[in-house]
Amino acid sequence: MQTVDKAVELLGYFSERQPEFGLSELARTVGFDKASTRRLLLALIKHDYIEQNPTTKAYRLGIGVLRLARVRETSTPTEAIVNPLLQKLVAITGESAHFSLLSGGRISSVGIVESSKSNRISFVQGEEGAIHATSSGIVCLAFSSDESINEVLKDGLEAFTEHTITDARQFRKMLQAVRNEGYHINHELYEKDVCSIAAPVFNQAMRPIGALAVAAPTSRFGSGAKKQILTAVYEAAAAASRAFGAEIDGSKL
Amino acid sequence: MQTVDKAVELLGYFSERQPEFGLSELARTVGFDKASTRRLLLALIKHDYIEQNPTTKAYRLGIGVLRLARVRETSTPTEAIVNPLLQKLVAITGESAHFSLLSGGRISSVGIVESSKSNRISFVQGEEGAIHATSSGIVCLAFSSDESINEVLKDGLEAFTEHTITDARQFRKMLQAVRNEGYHINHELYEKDVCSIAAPVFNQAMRPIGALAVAAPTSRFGSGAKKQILTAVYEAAAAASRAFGAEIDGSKL
DNA sequence: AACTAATGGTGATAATAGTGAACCGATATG
DNA sequence: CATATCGGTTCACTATTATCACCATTAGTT
Repeated sequence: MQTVDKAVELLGYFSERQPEFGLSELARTVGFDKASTRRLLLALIKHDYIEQNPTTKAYRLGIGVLRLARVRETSTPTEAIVNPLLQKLVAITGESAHFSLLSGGRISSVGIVESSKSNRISFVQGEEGAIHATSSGIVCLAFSSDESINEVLKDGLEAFTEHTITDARQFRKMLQAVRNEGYHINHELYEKDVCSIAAPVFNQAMRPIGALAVAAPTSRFGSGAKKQILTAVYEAAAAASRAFGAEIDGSKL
Repeated sequence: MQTVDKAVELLGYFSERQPEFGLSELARTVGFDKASTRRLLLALIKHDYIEQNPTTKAYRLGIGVLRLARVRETSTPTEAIVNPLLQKLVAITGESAHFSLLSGGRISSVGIVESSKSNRISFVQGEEGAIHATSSGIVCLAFSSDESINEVLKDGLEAFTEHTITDARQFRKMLQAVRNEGYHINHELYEKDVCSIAAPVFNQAMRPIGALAVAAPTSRFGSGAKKQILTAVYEAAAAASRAFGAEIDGSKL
């Protein structure tokens, strides 16, 4: 089923940042041969999971994916579970909250509720973040398999700010801490003046499917606010996990 | 890439009506060997497009599909295009309107705006309809390839009401009429006392990706209402097609 | 309790599939 | 007008996948 792996890996490369690819471009980024890439694309096009712009020849995700999402959402609602939790997080903390999915070694936010404050952290729907520098990515990774962790490490840890952890040993140590504590507090690892707290959301199989997080400007991230956010995020994530069928023991806090 | 075809075909069997499958059950319905089915599922699970309920062992669509839909929706909005048109249709006609997707030989509604009248036609999000008996299915099929048409015909045309067209020749004739006129008026072909009018929505490649439709009880489906609905649906569908990049000539009406 | 018929899942060989370098025509870019 | 890209295709070479028989387990029946 390695062919399926490849097809599915292909789909994973389409993102908010790059929703369209030329054939050669896609083959290059994915690392497959042009001929193979084309064949995979044709197979996906046949089923409407990819479509091609007839004028630019560029490939992008097709309408088929909408049907899948609808079916999934109708049978096992995710937005319906997550959105109220996000609303509540914003109400309690006054800061922007978001839900990110871990899928195919990528982390991308799929639910966002923004703070009403004028100086707030804004996210873009579907935007991907560096898995090793965002609190959402870090908590997911901490509870993922060793392979997933090695996968991230092998490409090196890109520095986004002066605080980004780029040393593999130090990074593993941090993951261990996250595993023990069940959350992560991010102090400007990804972006200057942005702090965030995230806790993992598990599914029925106790795999981390994503994370709930609240982000705030550093200026509003005092120890009092931090505690409040931490408690709120942790409880929301536990509630989400329970809603997804995971069996979460009492608070670790 | 026949393996990819199979994997993708598998995904197509998950629906609103049946969102979960046991292994044997799925292998039977799809027509693959149990071992093959399992391997395909494993490949899809690896990438989060399928997940398994650890207690019941049942397979269902995974969270991965949500990411794809988000990416697609952010880069090439569909809901954002279709919803206002549906709202407008309801405002003009006073009846329920919906947008259905044609994907993998199935027709399923992905956008619904209901009439405010108490006696209205209600749809379920993601529900599939018979492609040969719903106006949405018929208009899509009319502009689809011969293979698609033959695919539908080869399984026979199930009768849902006394008006359902079950004769293949008669059905082809109807499709030809739809091709000429650009719409279809459905008089209780699918459900007693329910009439509807649908027009196809095309994408940039001029393939029918779905249909916009308005449905009403037969009692409110007089010739005056019919004309009004037809015009509104036809124009809305043309607008949608244009928004998707299709080049639609002036009104055929 | 023994029997039957499902279920989910697996492993080894027979049968079939996918891969990729080279190539084509077309369109830019210098 | 030479070079380099693009999207797309071909065919000799090579890998993968299908199938069937089988196992362990569960549920219902006699």
